[in-house]
Amino acid sequence: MSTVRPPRSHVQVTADLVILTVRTGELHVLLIDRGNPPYLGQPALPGGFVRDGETLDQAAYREMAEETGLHEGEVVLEQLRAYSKPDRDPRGRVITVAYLALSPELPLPVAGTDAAEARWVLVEEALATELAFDHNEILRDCLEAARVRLEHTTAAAVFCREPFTVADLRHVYEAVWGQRLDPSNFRRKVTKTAGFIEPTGGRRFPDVGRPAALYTRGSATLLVPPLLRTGAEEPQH
Amino acid sequence: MSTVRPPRSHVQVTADLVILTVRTGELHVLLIDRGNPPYLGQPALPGGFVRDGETLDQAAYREMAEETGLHEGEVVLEQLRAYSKPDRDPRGRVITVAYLALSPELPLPVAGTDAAEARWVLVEEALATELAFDHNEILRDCLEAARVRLEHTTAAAVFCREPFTVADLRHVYEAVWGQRLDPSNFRRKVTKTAGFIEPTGGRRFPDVGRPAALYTRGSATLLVPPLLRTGAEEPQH
DNA sequence: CTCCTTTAGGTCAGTTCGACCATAAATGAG
DNA sequence: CTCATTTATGGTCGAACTGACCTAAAGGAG
Repeated sequence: MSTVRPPRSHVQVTADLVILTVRTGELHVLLIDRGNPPYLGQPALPGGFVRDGETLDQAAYREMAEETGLHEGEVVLEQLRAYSKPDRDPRGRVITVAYLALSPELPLPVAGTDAAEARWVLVEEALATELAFDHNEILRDCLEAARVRLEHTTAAAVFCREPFTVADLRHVYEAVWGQRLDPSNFRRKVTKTAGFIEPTGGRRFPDVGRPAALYTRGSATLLVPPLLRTGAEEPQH
Repeated sequence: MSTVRPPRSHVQVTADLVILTVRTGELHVLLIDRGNPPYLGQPALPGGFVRDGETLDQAAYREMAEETGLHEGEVVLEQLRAYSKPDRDPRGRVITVAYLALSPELPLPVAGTDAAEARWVLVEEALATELAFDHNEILRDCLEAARVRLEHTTAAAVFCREPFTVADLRHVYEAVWGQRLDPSNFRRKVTKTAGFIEPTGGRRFPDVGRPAALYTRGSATLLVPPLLRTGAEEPQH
């Protein structure tokens, strides 16, 4: 009865970036203020359109460099999933692929071409803000993915600028999970997991308290058995 | 200074399906023989183009119904990741999103519109075959994802038609992981994990050996602590 | 020197797991 | 009927890991 329409639909594809870091013990995400319509001036995740001849990974790294001044090698991006609701972008049919990055505390990013400004925002605050497109949903999903990643991999160490102390590493877990961890049990876990952290022999002398031994990231990437959140301890208010 | 070319590139997006099942104790994947160029007649994963107004999930379920006769509700599809190499499809710029499904042994799928034939193929055999596009890579990734899923979720139970025995469930793990498991320890794990399997009270009388109690799937979806592959035991040759 | 803070390390009970053994419940052969 | 075979079910034992908790070490401030 009806004419058979070509089933193919031309869409545009973007890569959006969720770049997380820990600053002053709290989890931050890198946001930009949109420099173009739609959502002009509204906060959003950095990202942009995939170009011809580019893979999604390449597009993600290019956008990261353009909009934040961070380069491949400084930060590792990992693909998470695609978001495809037909009306998620008022410009038309745009499917986005979200990328997650865990980054050490880096120099403040610089404003780029597509972005009026890039800045670190408290994750808690970003989630309470109305972000452009479906970026609130993307941020929520990436945050949960990051929490799971910390359970099963040694990824938390990339949040730390080397050399770091066991307490530095613990603060990362506490910031991402939003809960306090027992310092003693945490130490036992990370020091007895082969390849998680390697001692440098040096020490750091804080303003107060006993000096702490310094470590660098080890070669291990998987954490078996995992380091699980128990939900037992409450976040410090 | 220079004209700013629109950085946007129009691409086509497909959803490709990796539908796994266990038949006669061995892991199979659903393949089609391509009914259209390119790769005409060559085996491939089922899948197709996303249409206007459709999410990726909707496209995946629609393609599954069209090409295999399996419907939403019978099988649960889950998005895995996107594949975006610029030259992965000779027709032009096509990005695909892979979907993974674990299915109980279902009636042989019927031939559909886009596919000359859909059939179950041994995973081992499929991986040794040259599949269309980058489907070998997609299948490998999905297979590893399925193995991880069995470790951390109760997903293995959806491979079993209800009611099933503990041995049925164990055979699923053995097929997907390619290794033998200790029947006694496996039973202890699955029966003591609340909500994994629920006894029906019935029993199944095999040709030989003691009858086995029958179970249905429980309500739990996560497996904590996980059921880990140890790599200890070899697959039966 | 004494207090305070933070790191470092130890104890102890409870849980889980792998390896292994023992028993139960069915069938079929002699 | 008896026994061997097969598979299901259940128990034991020690190793490993964890959470809760405790103690000591190493620095600075007063």
